[in-house]
Parts: sequence; C-alpha cells; structure tokens
Amino acid sequence: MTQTPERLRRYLDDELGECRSEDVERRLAELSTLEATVGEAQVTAELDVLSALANETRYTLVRVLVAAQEELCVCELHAVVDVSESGLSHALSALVDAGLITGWKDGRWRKYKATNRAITIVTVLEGSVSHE
Amino acid sequence: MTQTPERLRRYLDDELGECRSEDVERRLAELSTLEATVGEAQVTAELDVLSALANETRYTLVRVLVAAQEELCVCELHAVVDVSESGLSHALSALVDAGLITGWKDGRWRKYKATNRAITIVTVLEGSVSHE
DNA sequence: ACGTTATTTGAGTAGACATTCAAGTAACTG
DNA sequence: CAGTTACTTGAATGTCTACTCAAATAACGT
Repeated sequence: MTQTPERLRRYLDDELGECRSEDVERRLAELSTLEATVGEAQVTAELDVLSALANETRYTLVRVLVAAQEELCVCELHAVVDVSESGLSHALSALVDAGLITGWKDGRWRKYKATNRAITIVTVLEGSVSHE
Repeated sequence: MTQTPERLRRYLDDELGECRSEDVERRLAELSTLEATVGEAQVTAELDVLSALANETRYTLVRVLVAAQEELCVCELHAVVDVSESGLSHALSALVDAGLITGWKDGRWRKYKATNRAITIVTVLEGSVSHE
C-alpha cells in the first residue's frame, strides 16, 4: 500500500479496455477488503503459531506429543531432540506461548501434552503436504 | 538422542516403581518409534511449508490469494504488501517453492493463484487459532 | 530494432532467532 | 535444612533470513 499504483492503472487499462482513476480506486478498495477480511490481530495470532512451528526442534516436539496421544515428561522429550536442556526448555516455552502444548508440574517432573490446536494443525499438514 | 538418559532412568523408576536397563531401552525405543512414525523427508517437507508461511509478507500474500479465490497479478499483490518489487518477487518465489501458490505469465503480466494446499492450511489455521 | 514496462535474479547487509552457558528456582530426600 | 535433582530464565553469540539495491530478462508498443 505504499507506492503510487501507476502500474495497477495500466494493468486495469489492459483488463478493462479502459481505466479511469475511479477504477483504480475501486480495485484498491477490493484488494484492501480481501486483506482485511480477517482482523489484524487474528493474522498476528496465526503468524505466532506458524513461527512457533517453523523450527525443527519445536516441530519435532509437537509431532511427538501429537503422536504420543498422551503427556510426556521433559526428560522423555529430551531423548527425542538434539538440544541442551536449556534449549529444550526454551522450545517448550515457545510452544506453550503459541497454545500448541500445555505443561504442568507433576511432583518433581514436568509434563507436557499437545493441545487440540496442535493436533488439528499437524494432522492437516500431514495430509496436505504428503507424498513427494 | 544424545546424552545418557540417566534422568529417564530415574523417571521410569518413579513411574514404574522399579526400573532396569531394559525398561529404559524399551521406553527409548517407544519414543524413537513416535518420532519415526512419519518419514524424515515428510517432516522436512512440512517444515518447508511452515517456514514459507511463517513470515508476515508471505502469509499476507497467501491469505489474500486464498480470499480472492482467483488469480491476481503481481502488480495487484504489490498493492497489498509493504515491500519492494524485488522483495515481493522473492516472497512469491518462496511460496511457489513451497507449493502454496502457482504462477504463470499472461502477456506482459504475471499472475499467481493459491493452491489447494494453501487453501486447506489457511482455512484450518483460521479456524483453529480464532477468537482471542 | 529500440525503448519502455513488468518482473526476476543475485549480492550484500541489518536484524531476528536458535542455541548454549551460567545462574536461578522449585521440589523431593535424607 | 542441606544436598541433589529437574527444569527454567537470562545473557551472549553465531547463523539464518528478509529485505533492498543493482542489474538482468522477457514481453510489448512503435
């Protein structure tokens, strides 16, 4: 939405055969509507989830927790990824923030399990990206 | 899978009441199975898709193309995101690589549209992350 | 053919991010 | 309550990534 849409004008001219300022305005409004179909806060929230998943360590953790279909202890998760304890903790914390897992303390152990959000997204990704 | 699972041993000891080497081995094998339920290539492919989506510019483009339900010209997409032409082109290229959009030349204009993969994923994210 | 327009490609760079180390907190154990 | 264990937090750092600028390519108009 920054520069003068000089090019857009020519494009619409091509498409419509003719093109006046109001046509450009109208198209810009349409595009703006598409962009705003959903709130900005919503998009930000979705991006937070995507960012949380878009990392090998974190995605592996989510995948394992989803596959496990039960809670796992941090010490079990540590056997699955190749990072320090600290790195693991940071990863789990990011996933909690994104609402992809929940964690609680159980005695001296801490457990985590996948949320429905994680289950849904992983399932769809698995289906949508498969076979290649 | 790196360090000696000394802690896992104690955890299983806690959980099972007793714990021998073979119990640790068994649990490690179970975790390994969970991790390998799906191929490594598959996970890599899913991570590529997630990485492509996990960026404001690219996700906005995908969202707009999905919402549009039709192809859009690069010059139209440029009206929607706040990057240089070059930046826009890089973004679109990354999305093509991830199989989220397809592009073709139409005369002197170049058009892009969302793939089914993009439609599916965006739809699920929208539903799964909504209302907060 | 020549110039202009639309978009891409590649190199360079600033900023973001994932990881680690060191130190901190919380819970069981004797 | 002192020690150990399980995990987290914060700061520091090397690596990756998203952008921009400059140049290249491709298509159209004249």
